[in-house]
Amino acid sequence: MVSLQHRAKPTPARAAPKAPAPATPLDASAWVEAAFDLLAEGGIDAVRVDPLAKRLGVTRGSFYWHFKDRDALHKAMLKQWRKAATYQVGDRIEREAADAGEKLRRTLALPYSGPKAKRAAAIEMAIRFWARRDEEAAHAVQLIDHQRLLYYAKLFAERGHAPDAARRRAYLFYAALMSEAIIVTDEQTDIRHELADLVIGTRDEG
Amino acid sequence: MVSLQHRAKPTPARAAPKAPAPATPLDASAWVEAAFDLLAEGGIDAVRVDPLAKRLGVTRGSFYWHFKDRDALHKAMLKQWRKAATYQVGDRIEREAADAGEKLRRTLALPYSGPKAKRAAAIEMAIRFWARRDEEAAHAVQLIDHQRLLYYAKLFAERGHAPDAARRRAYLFYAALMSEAIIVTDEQTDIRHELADLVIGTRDEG
DNA sequence: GCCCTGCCATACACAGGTGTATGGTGATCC
DNA sequence: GGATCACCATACACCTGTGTATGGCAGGGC
Repeated sequence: MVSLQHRAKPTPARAAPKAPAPATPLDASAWVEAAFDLLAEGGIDAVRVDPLAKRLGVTRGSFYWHFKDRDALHKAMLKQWRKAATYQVGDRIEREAADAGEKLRRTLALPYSGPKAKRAAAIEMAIRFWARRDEEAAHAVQLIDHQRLLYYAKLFAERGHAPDAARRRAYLFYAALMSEAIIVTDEQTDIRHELADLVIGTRDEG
Repeated sequence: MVSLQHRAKPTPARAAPKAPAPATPLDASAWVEAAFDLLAEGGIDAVRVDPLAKRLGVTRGSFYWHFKDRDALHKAMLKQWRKAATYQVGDRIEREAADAGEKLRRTLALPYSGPKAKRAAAIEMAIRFWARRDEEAAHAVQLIDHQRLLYYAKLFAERGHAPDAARRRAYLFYAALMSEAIIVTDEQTDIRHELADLVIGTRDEG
């Protein structure tokens, strides 16, 4: 068994992460997806070519085919994140809920549980920490935050708040949403679901 | 000039960071302090012995005198953080403000400006991201959060809120406080100082 | 004046990561 | 059925970091 085949076995080597079975060839988006896993686990500095290649079951040769260098991957990740984050804002919920109050309430109820949400939260944190030293990352974060705050403010405005009050409410709402990725409560001191009324408000006070 | 002195020049090599002139010998706390700088800049993985030594103007030989290994430094950092964070909660403000409302208001007004606050915020974020994969870091964060939430809840209780409502308010207050380290507003869309009334509340709403 | 101890430098072996150069596959087109 | 191309493996030179072993300087006790 000198094993000089093109690759030992076509798929099972890459079956570890979650790739169903895309024949054999990898595209750039597969690298980006795996890169987000590493980002969530160890921050932007953990997004390294070598571990990435090992996780995908290939060698660095593949990476440097799809990307010029590590920085190119980082840029691709930012682009992908902006796209996904933009998409996420009021798309699914926008269809599933009718009035603004319900939309806000369901947005606040979304996260925290499930490994998928934890991954997303970790990515958010990692990118925001990354943004402290990277210009482009900072720019992306700023755009996303602005966009989300605008959207939430719109919802609060629909609920009858004056523009200024709506913007304040939106910020507080966003802060409460984000805090779930940061503040650690001891599991059964779970206040989150009781928080909706306080943040969203049952009556106006703008 | 074969230069076989003990160290080329006693102090100026270490004058870069901010050490005034502590003669020559370094103690463990000096390493920990510098480690927090690296932590704030690049996360826990950036806290490496070599860059740390270079920043302090010494070699790794010094480090391995004061610490067994890298992990020992990490533990020392956690210990120091817990100590400082514990100290910080309602010490300065506890003396400078009289009633609970004023204490909360001044707490919310504290951060964000100044490089010292930015450093502290970065450290908070870095430790919380670190806590996602490190047991001890997670434990430290949990303790600190619990302690802070208790303190804030006490203040809200002093303002006449019922225990449950006080805990909810405390969480929201803490979330608003933390959010300043995460959410990026475009500098002149600064809502923070207008946020106090909304978070702290000018009237009760149980 | 010696010895011991606190503090640090130096050198070494090793691991892991980057980027480049180059070669080797399978599939495809024609 | 030979040429071409997309995709990946392999090998190389280089750099940065870890931990260990050891040596060396300084200063204080005595």
